[in-house]
Amino acid sequence: MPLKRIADSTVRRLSLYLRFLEEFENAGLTTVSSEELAARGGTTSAQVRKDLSFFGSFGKRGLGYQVGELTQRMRRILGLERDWRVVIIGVGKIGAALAQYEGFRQRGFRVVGLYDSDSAKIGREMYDLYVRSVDALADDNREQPVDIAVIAVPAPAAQRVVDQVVAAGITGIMSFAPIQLHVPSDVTLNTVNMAMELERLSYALSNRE
Amino acid sequence: MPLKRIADSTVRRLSLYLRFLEEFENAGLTTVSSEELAARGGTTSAQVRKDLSFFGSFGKRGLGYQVGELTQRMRRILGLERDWRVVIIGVGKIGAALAQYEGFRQRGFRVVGLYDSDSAKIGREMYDLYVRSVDALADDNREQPVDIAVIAVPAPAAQRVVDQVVAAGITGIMSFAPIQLHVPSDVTLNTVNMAMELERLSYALSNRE
DNA sequence: GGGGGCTTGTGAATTCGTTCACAAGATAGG
DNA sequence: CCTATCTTGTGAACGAATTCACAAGCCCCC
Repeated sequence: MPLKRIADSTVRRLSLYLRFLEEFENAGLTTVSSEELAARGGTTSAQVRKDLSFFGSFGKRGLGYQVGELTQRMRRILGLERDWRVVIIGVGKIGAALAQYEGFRQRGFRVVGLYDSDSAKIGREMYDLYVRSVDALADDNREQPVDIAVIAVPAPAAQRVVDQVVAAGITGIMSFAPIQLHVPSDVTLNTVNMAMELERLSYALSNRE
Repeated sequence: MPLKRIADSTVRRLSLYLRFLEEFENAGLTTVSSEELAARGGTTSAQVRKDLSFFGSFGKRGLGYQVGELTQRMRRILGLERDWRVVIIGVGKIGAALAQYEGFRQRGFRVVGLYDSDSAKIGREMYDLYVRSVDALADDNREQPVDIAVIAVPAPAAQRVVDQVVAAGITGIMSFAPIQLHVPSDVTLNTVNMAMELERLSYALSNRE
């Protein structure tokens, strides 16, 4: 649908707009203006309109946007109309927290597998799933392909695990390892680097007048 | 130190560079070029040099940078030469995972308090700390000021908790709640929005050819 | 000690993202 | 049906961030 490449910042804002729209929908509102969306998201109405304009024109001049319709459109644009099959690799503290994370399920991210390399954990049942060996990933994926692998292993193991994930044929990766990972260009990688976020905060706190 | 406002993207990269520098240091290397740093970080050498140039000139032409010295400088720039006193608010799954997160301690972020509003949790000992009521925050902060509050409560409670944190006089906030929070301009807020990150991945997966 | 080979630091050029500003379309009311 | 009012959608202007390109400096070796 989008004619040119969409900026990362735009996609992030779309995600915000969607959240607000859902709130508006729950509140029973039927119509919303770019100005109202902007106020909630801490941005400007022009920004909202420009963001939406990359994907089409969804509003009515003089009136605004239909909440229900726009919500639907946002969901489709963000790829949230389908379910995504997710496996979590590394069931330490972060992995365990993610496995139980409600936000996953709510947005259609189905956790269908847990993997670890620690033999003490392999075979154990956690959250209705059996933890399996990372070595089984390729075979498992052949039988029942998964869309996304969540990497929640310690930094030193992360690149190796990612290589296994890629070799298994999984092409979507969400990493929580605090390092820079390298993947082939046909694999989509999104990293949440907590260490980086902490340091960003530390920088900001150190440099305010 | 920095003459003009530094872009967010630059600070993020500095954080990456620091990680590489530490690796190089551990590997016993004494010298590194912008080209080598760039290769690791998936960027360009010009970008590396430009990033560093905002803060001074740390290299030697023809030679590169002294690993030890540059590491030191990066630490100072990012505000990592001191310790930060951190409290975690909300000891559910995410809060608990964070409380044990090694990356915190490693970078000088000392978890000195745990808070929750659930009376079943208040008073319990977790990870060498007693969970306290959020209502005690203001008094506690007066006695022993903290630098950073980590928000790990459910979305509907987050803004209320943030208001309490602000009222208590804490001016650094790291939030993991998947909503847009509003704080006064003298408070520094950094949000890690997992829902947004998931949707970003979902978007990327849906829109590749 | 002079030349060759590297690598930095930085203005200039370019690309990318945001903001401005306004015509176009929609509604409502007289 | 015409006017007043509102809000969208979008080129154009602006500003920010990245990339280019090269002079300046440093080291090594002959």
